[in-house]
Amino acid sequence: MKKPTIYDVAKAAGVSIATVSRVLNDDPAVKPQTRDSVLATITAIGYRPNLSARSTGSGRSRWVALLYQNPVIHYIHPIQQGAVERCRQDGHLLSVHACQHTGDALVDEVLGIVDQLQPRGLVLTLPLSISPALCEALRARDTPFVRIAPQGLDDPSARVYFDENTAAAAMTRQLLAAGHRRIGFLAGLPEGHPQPDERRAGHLRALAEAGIRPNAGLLACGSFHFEESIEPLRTMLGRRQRPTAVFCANDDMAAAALQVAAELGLRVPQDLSVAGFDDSYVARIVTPRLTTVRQPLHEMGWEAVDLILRGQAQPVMGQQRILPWQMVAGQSTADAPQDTR
Amino acid sequence: MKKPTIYDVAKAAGVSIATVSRVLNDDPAVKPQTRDSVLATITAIGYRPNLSARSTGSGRSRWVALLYQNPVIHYIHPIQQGAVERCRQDGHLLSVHACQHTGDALVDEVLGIVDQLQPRGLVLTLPLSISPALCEALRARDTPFVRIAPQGLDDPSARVYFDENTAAAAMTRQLLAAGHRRIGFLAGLPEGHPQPDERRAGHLRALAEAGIRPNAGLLACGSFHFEESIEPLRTMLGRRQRPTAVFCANDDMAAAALQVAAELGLRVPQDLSVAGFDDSYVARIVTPRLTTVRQPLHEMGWEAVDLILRGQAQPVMGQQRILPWQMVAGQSTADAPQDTR
DNA sequence: ATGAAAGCGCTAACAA
DNA sequence: TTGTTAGCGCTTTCAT
Repeated sequence: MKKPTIYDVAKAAGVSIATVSRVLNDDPAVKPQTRDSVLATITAIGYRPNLSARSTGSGRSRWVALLYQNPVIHYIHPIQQGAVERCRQDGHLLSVHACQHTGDALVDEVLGIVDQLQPRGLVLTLPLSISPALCEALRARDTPFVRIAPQGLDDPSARVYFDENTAAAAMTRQLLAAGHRRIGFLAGLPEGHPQPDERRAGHLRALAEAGIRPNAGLLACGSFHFEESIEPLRTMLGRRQRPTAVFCANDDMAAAALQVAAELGLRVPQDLSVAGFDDSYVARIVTPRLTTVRQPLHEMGWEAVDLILRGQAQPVMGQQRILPWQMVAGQSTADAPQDTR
Repeated sequence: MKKPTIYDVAKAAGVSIATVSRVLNDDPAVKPQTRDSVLATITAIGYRPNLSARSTGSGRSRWVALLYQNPVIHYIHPIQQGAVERCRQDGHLLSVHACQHTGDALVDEVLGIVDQLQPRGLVLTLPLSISPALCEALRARDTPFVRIAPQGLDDPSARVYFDENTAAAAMTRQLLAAGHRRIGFLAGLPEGHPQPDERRAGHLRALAEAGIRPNAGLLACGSFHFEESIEPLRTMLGRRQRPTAVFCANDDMAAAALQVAAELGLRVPQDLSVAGFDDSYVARIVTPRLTTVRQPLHEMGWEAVDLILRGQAQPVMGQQRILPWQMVAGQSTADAPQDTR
């Protein structure tokens, strides 16, 4: 038998298709009795409205698009999970897009998604979320979007983030309190990146508070990726005056630090403390478990979609939501070795 | 200005909307000149066809749905990535669904997705892909689907998989060749699970070939999850006659073995060899890197969508694709300690 | 509170 | 090779 349509429901319930449509859309104007009767026949004949038809008919879709690029899997997946869950609450669906291009081609790619899909809104994850050109283009199209991003771009678009600067400073202060004085920092963004690096800034701020001048040999960049962090860490940890602690701007890079430490015969945390950032899955499965900062990724995905579905992600007047972070104690950090104090 | 429609293109190009539609759908019946002219005006006015309208108009959508449940992130993400990429090649979009229910409710949930979205096909990942009830229901609906699953279910639906049994046997043989005789095995599926556990079967087969009887104390289950593996591993590795090697049915559980080994003061691989399975991201970022078996997850996602888009995923006559696997050498395995041989 | 009917943007016979 | 026109399944005025 064919899939039932709204006509089948109407006929079976003895009402017009308009009434069925009203029930489907929770129109308060329908009499409770009618509603119940329609609802009953809907389940009875197993009717389920066709999404595409609803979209074309109403001019607005029930899609939310999640965009990412070159993803660090532990970053993107929890966000996606939170987004899917929030979508479901409102009967929306999530469409995921792995963007490939950069620059103008990226803008074009994203606008293509917008025009074809006509989603209720877009969730932009890093690094897409800090692209001024992209945000500009979406604003010009008047498309709702939420940026999951720490930096401001000083614009009125909706944003979900947490205070990375303060969180990073807290971690560095904790290492300082444990007696560490030579603390290496492995940044995610390369120095001179157009966007400010809040994690790095927080770290440096805490150092400055303690009266410690940054040492160029103790700063490196791993681009947030495990593999790319190996070499910079070999260099940093191989120095004669090596740091007694390394603070990595995400957990994947901290995992790399554990590997390099083992390679160099350094025990963690006795000889070297390693701190991560994000409290991703990685932090829990490496040995020793990482001391890190919990970034609420799942909630961020949830909140981002929430903003969209509540209509609070208008590009010219977007709301901002700031979420809490939290220190997570692992076994990868300890007091600095006595002789280095 | 409003988003241009097919009418705007037709008017600007001086043709009918039917012709524009034909160009959009690569109808070979259009004269090359006309096609070019239409294409030119399409880019000129920045027209992009509305997906929903195309779906309602044609009765078939341009969606592929990826279903998962309680996902092991490193398993699901590469599959999703491969699926997204294959979708894009044919102008399709991927919709992801985190299923929540089980039993009848699950079937209902999935049929809801099918009816609403009307996707070209579904990609079912583990553990959904081994649910007879679900496959049965989809077959009844005549919905194309591809199962990413090792087991046969002895049915005619499309499937993408690799030979887990042989791969697992190869890993065990390799451990045997290194002199190990007491080899622990941490299974993903609990004993007595309705579906056959190919990895476990392969391991036992290799043991039998070597004339070794399975030892109940050396078999445990971690349900493919890191956390759930900790306790069973503590028990297994804490025995007086502990194994000299553990083979875990996925990398996440092998990471747990590394943690438990450290906890018990066992050096890996000197005191204990640890082998994983999947060659997921986890295998590369733990210390030491895992010896494991490469499961081509990305390709599996790609192939699954390929089957759908080529129309080779009909539930009553689905094609099967078997992909190659490969041993991956890490630093987590070594020869058995001399005194145990 | 409900129904009739005109869209929504596109596809697909059927003609020409 | 192209245009005309009737759908697709739903939403949404506008009446009643």
